[in-house]
Amino acid sequence: MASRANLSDIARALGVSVATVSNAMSGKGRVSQELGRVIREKAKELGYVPSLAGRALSTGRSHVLGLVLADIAHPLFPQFAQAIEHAASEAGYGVLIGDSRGDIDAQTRAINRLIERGADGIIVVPRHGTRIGDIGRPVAVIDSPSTPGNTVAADHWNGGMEIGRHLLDLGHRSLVIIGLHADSNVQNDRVGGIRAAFAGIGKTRLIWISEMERRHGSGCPLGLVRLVEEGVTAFAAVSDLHALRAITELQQGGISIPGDVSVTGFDDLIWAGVIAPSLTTMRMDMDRIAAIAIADLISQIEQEGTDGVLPDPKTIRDQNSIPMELIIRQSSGPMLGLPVSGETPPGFRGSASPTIDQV
Amino acid sequence: MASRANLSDIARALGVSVATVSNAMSGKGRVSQELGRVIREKAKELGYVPSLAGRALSTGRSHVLGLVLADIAHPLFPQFAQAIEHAASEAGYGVLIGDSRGDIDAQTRAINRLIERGADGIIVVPRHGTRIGDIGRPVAVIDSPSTPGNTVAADHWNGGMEIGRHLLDLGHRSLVIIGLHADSNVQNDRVGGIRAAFAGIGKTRLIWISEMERRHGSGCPLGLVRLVEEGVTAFAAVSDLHALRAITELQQGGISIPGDVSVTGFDDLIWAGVIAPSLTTMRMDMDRIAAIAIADLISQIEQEGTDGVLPDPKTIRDQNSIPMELIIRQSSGPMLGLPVSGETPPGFRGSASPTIDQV
DNA sequence: CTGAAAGCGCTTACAG
DNA sequence: CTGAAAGCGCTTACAG
Repeated sequence: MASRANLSDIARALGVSVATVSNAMSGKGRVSQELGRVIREKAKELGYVPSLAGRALSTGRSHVLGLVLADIAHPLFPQFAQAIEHAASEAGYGVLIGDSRGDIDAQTRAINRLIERGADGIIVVPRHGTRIGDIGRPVAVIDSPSTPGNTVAADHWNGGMEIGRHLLDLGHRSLVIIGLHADSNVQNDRVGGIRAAFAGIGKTRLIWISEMERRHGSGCPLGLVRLVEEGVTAFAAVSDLHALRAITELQQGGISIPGDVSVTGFDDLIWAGVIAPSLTTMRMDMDRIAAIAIADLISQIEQEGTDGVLPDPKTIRDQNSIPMELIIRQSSGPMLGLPVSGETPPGFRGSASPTIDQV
Repeated sequence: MASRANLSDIARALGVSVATVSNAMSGKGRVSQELGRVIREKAKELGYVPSLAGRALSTGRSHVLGLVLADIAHPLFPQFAQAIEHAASEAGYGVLIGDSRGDIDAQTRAINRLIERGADGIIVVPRHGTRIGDIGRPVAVIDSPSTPGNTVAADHWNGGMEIGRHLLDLGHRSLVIIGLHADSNVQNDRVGGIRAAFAGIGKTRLIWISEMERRHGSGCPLGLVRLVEEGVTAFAAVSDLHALRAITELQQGGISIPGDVSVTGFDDLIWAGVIAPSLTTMRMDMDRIAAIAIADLISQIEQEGTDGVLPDPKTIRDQNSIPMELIIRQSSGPMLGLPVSGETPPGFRGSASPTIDQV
């Protein structure tokens, strides 16, 4: 087995034609059961691994998909990449990554580079405030159900609704919503859902972090302690990252969570279960989203050049709003007014205190 | 421009041979300056994009590299992926991702899948406690300089040394080091460096989180408040993730940072600059590490099958221990004993308190 | 059911 | 300096 065996090696070893071997391996052309078996056996014996390059050249399909996130450094990227890689791999596709380092028009360049590399289609998680135009190739967009041209996404609006209801159920009536970018579809949907839940029942205020930071510098305090003094009892952030920022700012200000106030996030990022108190959050069903995105993309790829009509986009979209899951952890608890700081409210669902032997 | 132009289209349009066009485009064969110019111009005019599949088939090189992290969900993955993608892309290579969802022997399977997909070489960031055997293809391993077979890595030991010195300079003499896995080369190097700094000057204790969690359940408290009561004034975690866990646990216990104790991390993960207090940490020079890993990999790929001798591995290794950078933020401050909780120590380098108009 | 042949787009010795 | 030809490994009508 000096160098890799190819179809000809198998054909020669068996005295048949490469066409027959090819048919036997692909299961396409009609080959007798018996011969098929013999061929596949020989292939295994020779350690045959098909050459993707050869196949790509003759079929015009690379069986590679491109994954583009405007900013690969986003903390959600690992979840996306893992789910997409898994779904693609199941379908026999590889995943090429593209990055634009957060630069807006580099997003388009990243997509083009992937296409030049031969990607059969592209999965895009677009940067907030951008839209993907026609790129001359199949695309699947994962953004928000409210985004025009969106292929599949979590139902961010209902996710917001659920987290809002959760806080209402705990008795909260004065809420501050924390977002980052006012031009993000995803964030606006989440905010919209939360507000809809509170409508007519409780009061909400909205903070956009990017606007505060534009005025006061990156990493500036959000002034949350002051808000608590004014009567706010809960904070709902549209991302665990901002929830974390809120929690630490409040804790540093001597406010107890969830004793004094509740804090919730979104996305179940890596630290949500690890911090103290652990973070109540909403999780996307990444595997399902990825599976649908990949399936959609592959069906586009396979219908390409065919006169077959694509399924009605609207139909797809309607069934492609994927429910989110509420994960209740310690950071949200029943509203108790403002107990003496440090006191643990009766409803507190924390773990037991550490004992010395744990250290 | 119905379908993409290829070499023959250019050749036909100009009445020359495809061989000449190929040579002109690659700059390899000697083609007259003038003809070269004309050909390249025509190529541009026709919107020629070379077919990677065709090239791959004839050269046997895909110009694609595989990137394997045992667990793609690791919070460092974005940094790695971004740096590797950038360096590879500069060198004309694409990056295919492989994942093993944290499963140990799936790591090998992920590597093999990438190779079957035609990757010319693989970059591996191995799971703690694993080693990469011969995979019959060029590999670059990014782990730790102390790992046998390591290609390039941050100088984790010196990074530990620096963070240790930083804490010593602040006056700390009683330190707890927080690690996750006792079988991780990276973590052991970091721990070793910190201990070396404290040797003969201060006292250190070591906690491995994975062992505590095995006994007390995932997400269990680390008992840090108790340690502070016993006189510990600083905590050095080998990852920002554990530093975050420590900070929130301490804050929840009413301990002020950096008023009462200092906390430091490693890796400058996404939240390090965002939490309150922001986190002092050590950052790897990912771009440099990625550039070296890619360069090493490509030189292996190009020398493959040549009688050319590879550079002495030891030589490579010696120059491939990349310094880390200390990033001092608010979570570490001068040792002041145990001031009244909530009091801000004089040396505190925090931002101003928020004013109401920030909200 | 099986095979001979052409072709996918490129590169690379080898002639001229 | 330029071109004709073979070949990389596969697939796909088309004959037989």
